[in-house]
Amino acid sequence: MDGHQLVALLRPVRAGNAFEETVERLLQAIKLGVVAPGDKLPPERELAARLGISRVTLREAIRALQEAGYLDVRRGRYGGAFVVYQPPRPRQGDLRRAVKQMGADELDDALTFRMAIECGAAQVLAATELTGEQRETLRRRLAGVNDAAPADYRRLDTAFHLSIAELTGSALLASAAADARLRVTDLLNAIPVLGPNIDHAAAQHAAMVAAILAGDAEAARRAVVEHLEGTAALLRAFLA
Amino acid sequence: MDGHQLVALLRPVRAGNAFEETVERLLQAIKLGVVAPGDKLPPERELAARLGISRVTLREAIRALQEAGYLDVRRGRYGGAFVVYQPPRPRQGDLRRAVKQMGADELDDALTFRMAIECGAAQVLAATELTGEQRETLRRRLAGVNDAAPADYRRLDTAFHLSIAELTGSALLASAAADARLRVTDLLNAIPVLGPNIDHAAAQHAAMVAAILAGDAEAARRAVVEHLEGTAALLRAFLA
DNA sequence: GCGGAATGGACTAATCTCGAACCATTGGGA
DNA sequence: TCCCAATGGTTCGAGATTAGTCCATTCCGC
Repeated sequence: MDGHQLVALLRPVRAGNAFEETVERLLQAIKLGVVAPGDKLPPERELAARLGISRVTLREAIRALQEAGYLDVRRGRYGGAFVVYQPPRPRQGDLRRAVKQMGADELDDALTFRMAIECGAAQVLAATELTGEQRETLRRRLAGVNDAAPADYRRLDTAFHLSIAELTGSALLASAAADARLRVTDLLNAIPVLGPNIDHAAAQHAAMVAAILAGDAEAARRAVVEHLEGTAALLRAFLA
Repeated sequence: MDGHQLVALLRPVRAGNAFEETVERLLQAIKLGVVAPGDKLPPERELAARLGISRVTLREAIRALQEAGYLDVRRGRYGGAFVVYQPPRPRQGDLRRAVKQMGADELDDALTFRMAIECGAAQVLAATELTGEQRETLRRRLAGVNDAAPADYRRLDTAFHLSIAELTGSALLASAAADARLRVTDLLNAIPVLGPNIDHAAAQHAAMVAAILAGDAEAARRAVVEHLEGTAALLRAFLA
């Protein structure tokens, strides 16, 4: 086997120290809207256990996010770490800046990864016998995006996309999809949420759901490709 | 967003301690054949840097693998940690044992994940304009599996599959593909390498390559599904 | 009001992990 | 033959991380 494949396996065992990784993870949960503004994170003890780190380290991370203005921590019963961050409405130039900061290689990597994961997930789901409940969840998530207020749009769009991977029942796939999404969150958050774009997206989302519910993997692939290509082209255009 | 999606994001920040994770990673590289028997690992200093851990921790992991009989460590110039492990020829009952040890849920998760990743990668690659060199690499890897001696079969099969993800140019995707593969390595290694199976696999591999080179994403998907479904069905049958 | 439960806050001792420096062995080339 | 470069082997002090324990605050229900 050639040397290149070493790169994929002998990559870093850990991305940084536990504190930094934890801050990053929590920030992702907040920016992705997995914990919406007003919600609170799970209790420290539970969260530390879930993240596999000590409470001390978790608290350091929470404090950093509190000082950065993402969280409001309250003591006592019914206390907790409440999300106070609202994604700012993107301003002119934000997107160009975000894309340039990321760099062409990293952007390509992220977009390719996302395309592969979402195509794969949609097809696997299309090829699965879905229960009534699963169909219902998918339809509900689709309706959620369509009914979203502008401020909630990205959050519900994320929820819709992640649901597809989640519904396959594979935790690994759900994880990978979340990973793929968060690598482009900052970019997506910098794209203004405009009427025509939303209408396009809504039609494409509907096509994805229809293909999945119909069990048509090929149609699912085409719908995902069309949906993601639009965004990808938009982002790549800012590299120039 | 519902509570389920928290699971994907608030998963453990680190899988265990650095030592354990490192042992695991090296063992994967060995079992996957990314470093073939007789090869040596990169020098400790370089390897530690690549894995993002200290040399001390790396050496502990190497010593553990040496004591377990996977590595032979030699000092001096042209020394290094040489792989001495040869995957044992599977015996009757190994497969059933391996499948049972894994458990149904984990097996499903791994197989679903693998299906999604490999489908996605093959399709993305099919949709890409390939350079002559890339085409050549793909053909060479295919030939590699077909010409493999039985003892080398799994290693070259792995190399072929990983190449597809690697050729997309996305490090994230290559990583995910390696991850998907290693979650089923132990199982694949327990399947006897028999003539008829190899012939089937060879035809399916050829179909995958043909579809990718032809730029036909739909055909690529079908070829991958057919190839992976066979193995998946075989493995699931042992759950009973 | 009071007590208790659920939460965040703080401290400590033990352990893990790191970076850096230095030692030991080997083999090729001057 | 001797030196040097490339490798593994060893040690140490500093800092990160952990598990465990106990304290402080808040608010619901009695």
